Amino acid sequence: MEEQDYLKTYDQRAYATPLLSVDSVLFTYHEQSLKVLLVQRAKHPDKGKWGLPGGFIDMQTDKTIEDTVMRKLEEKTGVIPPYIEQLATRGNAVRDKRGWSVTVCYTALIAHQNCRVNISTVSEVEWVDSDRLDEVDLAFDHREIIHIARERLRQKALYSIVPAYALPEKFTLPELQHIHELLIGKKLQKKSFRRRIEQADLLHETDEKRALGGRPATLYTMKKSSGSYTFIRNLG
Amino acid sequence: MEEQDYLKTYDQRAYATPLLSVDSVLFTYHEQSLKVLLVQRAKHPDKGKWGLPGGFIDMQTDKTIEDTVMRKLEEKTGVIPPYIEQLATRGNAVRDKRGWSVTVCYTALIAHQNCRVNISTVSEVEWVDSDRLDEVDLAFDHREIIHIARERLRQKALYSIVPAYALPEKFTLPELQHIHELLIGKKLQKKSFRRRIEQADLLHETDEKRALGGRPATLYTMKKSSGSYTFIRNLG
DNA sequence: AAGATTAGTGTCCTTGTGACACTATATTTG
DNA sequence: CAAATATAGTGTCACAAGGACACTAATCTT
Repeated sequence: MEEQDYLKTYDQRAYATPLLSVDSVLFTYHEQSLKVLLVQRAKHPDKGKWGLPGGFIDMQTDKTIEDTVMRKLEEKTGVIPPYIEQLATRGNAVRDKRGWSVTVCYTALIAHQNCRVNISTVSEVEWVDSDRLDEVDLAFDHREIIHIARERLRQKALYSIVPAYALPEKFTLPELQHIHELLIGKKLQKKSFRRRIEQADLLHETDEKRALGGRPATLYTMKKSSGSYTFIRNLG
Repeated sequence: MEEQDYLKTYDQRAYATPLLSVDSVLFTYHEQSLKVLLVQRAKHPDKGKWGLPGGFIDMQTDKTIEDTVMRKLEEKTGVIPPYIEQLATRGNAVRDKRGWSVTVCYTALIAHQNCRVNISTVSEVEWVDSDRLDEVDLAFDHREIIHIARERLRQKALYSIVPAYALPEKFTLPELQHIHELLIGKKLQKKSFRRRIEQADLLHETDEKRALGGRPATLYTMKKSSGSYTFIRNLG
């Protein structure tokens, strides 16, 4: 059993391997604006600066990279976001003071109300308005990562309804249109937007309506099977 | 200097980290079909099976992950492909017998004539027809990775001219249309295809023509700045 | 009750693109 | 050498997607 012998004597440490972590850019929609979840770093390097929720793979408990991502996000928000998608992997010799490091980055979306961040008195986790990231001292290359995530989400807003995962289970079309407008960076035509949504046939119209000083808007929910974890499982 | 102390005493080995490698799905167009570069594995695990060109990061010589990708591809083909793009990162506890492993995957395109694979007598590197991969014994999860790469390239064929990087510097529109048809899996309307190309304004018409038993086709080249390494640098 | 405010629709017009017949320029063949 | 064949490339119609924008609808405010 040549192979068996090989497995026995193999020493993983023989290969010098870069530090490997995961990071998530978790977006939500709250108070008319797009927000990103940031965590104040408790340890070196970049202690005190703000960074993305993430961490190292625990090879004992995690069976896939996505397990790590979900575990880390649950630690910060109390729940596993309904939308998680791999964004990109960045790695080089200089992004971390400690030397060569690699991070596998994810984009995630969640309804603001579903997070425990509000309730928790933990001051080291905070939703930051995505237009005010300039004012925040960010660790490592996290500013770039957030920028790439936002750009990718902008593309999604053009031809999908993925941004709906940043809204509560029931939401109105004007709400959905607004988050799309925030992402794309310009006003959209009501009629065109609604035509697209209708054609996609991914939303389910409920009987309920919600009013805010005018004609009440119909509430919609996402139809089942229109996404969530299917994609992430494919990449596991 | 608290931080300095920290850096001094820091031991990277304190974090148990998965085995980390890169893999590339290198496509080309040759003899009317789409081909993928495969390498016969000389070592365990999966010795003797065919796999994607790739390997481990050399933290001494490589400054970014893309350095590793380019180095590994150059070892096999003699040149650095003109198109390289990050595809996805896969990692879990079971894809490699040795235990937890992570691979950062790339899609690359190159003109067949520009490779040294033909000339070299090295039998362990081979272009395999992408429709005949079923007949090949592939290592690890490389069959899945190739499938994901092909699917991504299919998407690109719908709205870009990225597949042109699998052709020689000068190529004809019927050639480009054919590789798009291979990728998409169905015949395209000549007129529609040419309209799209013209509107994109990414090709430069040369004076030369090439005939193969009918009216000669005009040769085109890609306009500068229409891609190549810009993207990969962004992700470095 | 009238105006303001927000939600949603009707309709025209432009643009992108599939379908397909047409023209153009080469090679092959009788 | 002329006609047939093969490949490249264009003209044009029809239909579908989407922008613009004025309209109707249903609530709240004063």
